[in-house]
Amino acid sequence: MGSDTDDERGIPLPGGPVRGSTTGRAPMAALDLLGRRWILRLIWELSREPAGFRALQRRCDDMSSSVLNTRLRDLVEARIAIQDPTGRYELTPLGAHLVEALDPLLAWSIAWASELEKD
Amino acid sequence: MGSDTDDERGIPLPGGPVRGSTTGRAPMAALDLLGRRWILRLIWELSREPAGFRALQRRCDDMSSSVLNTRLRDLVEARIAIQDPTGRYELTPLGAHLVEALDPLLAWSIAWASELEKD
DNA sequence: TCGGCTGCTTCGCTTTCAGAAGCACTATGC
DNA sequence: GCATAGTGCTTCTGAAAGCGAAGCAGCCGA
Repeated sequence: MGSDTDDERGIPLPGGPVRGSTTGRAPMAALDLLGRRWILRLIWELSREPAGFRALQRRCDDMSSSVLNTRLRDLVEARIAIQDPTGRYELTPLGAHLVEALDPLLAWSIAWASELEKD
Repeated sequence: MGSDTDDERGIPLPGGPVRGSTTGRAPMAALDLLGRRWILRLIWELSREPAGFRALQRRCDDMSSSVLNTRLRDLVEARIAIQDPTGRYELTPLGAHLVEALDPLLAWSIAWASELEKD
């Protein structure tokens, strides 16, 4: 998957600068990370309210616990989420920033839905 | 893939139970669609320049042709992309709108990359 | 006619996901 | 004490998704 000479199958860090600066590479890495199953949904749910493992699983349509576990590791490794002392997961400032960047996308989805319903 | 009817196994259309409240379901459907592998990357590449099947495959890190095929069907079914008479794929106005909504996300990725490089 | 391009499909193999079950721990009630 | 129920998280096996080499038919310039 993507470019990884990193340790063990972690997040797609923008490693080797290709074709200039990180400006070209970072979007690829972000698109790869955010394209993983449940990741966007998970971020969205965390932005609505921090939650623990099982509560989060319930809110995500009862997604698989094994995948939830790896996705939470992904988010923590990517510094988008973090665990507070009680074990609850919440967004970092970086994660909150991402959610703001995600807002236009969710706004678009409304227009998209009404466009598709024209049949 | 049986592309006979709408939501057999195709796009996560917000064909919800309640017609009026697409406001809640649309983001979920969008997050599901956009969370599929290569979809975000594919949209991004198409926004940079329309392309045919093989050119698109090359630009997407030589992704699998079988997956490319199904993803292109997804995009066309979701009215995000369309094929011109010569066979090249390009974004619809709806797709172009999506790319605009994607812009803050790509901007965020730059900040994300520099944050991760602080190690 | 000949390559070399194109869009696209098929088919085995590998990776990822799904979902039930279970483990260790903690807080509560009896 | 002991059970019960909640938590975070792991482990397992079968199913689904992805991968990628190969191949097919059509087009186009040489």
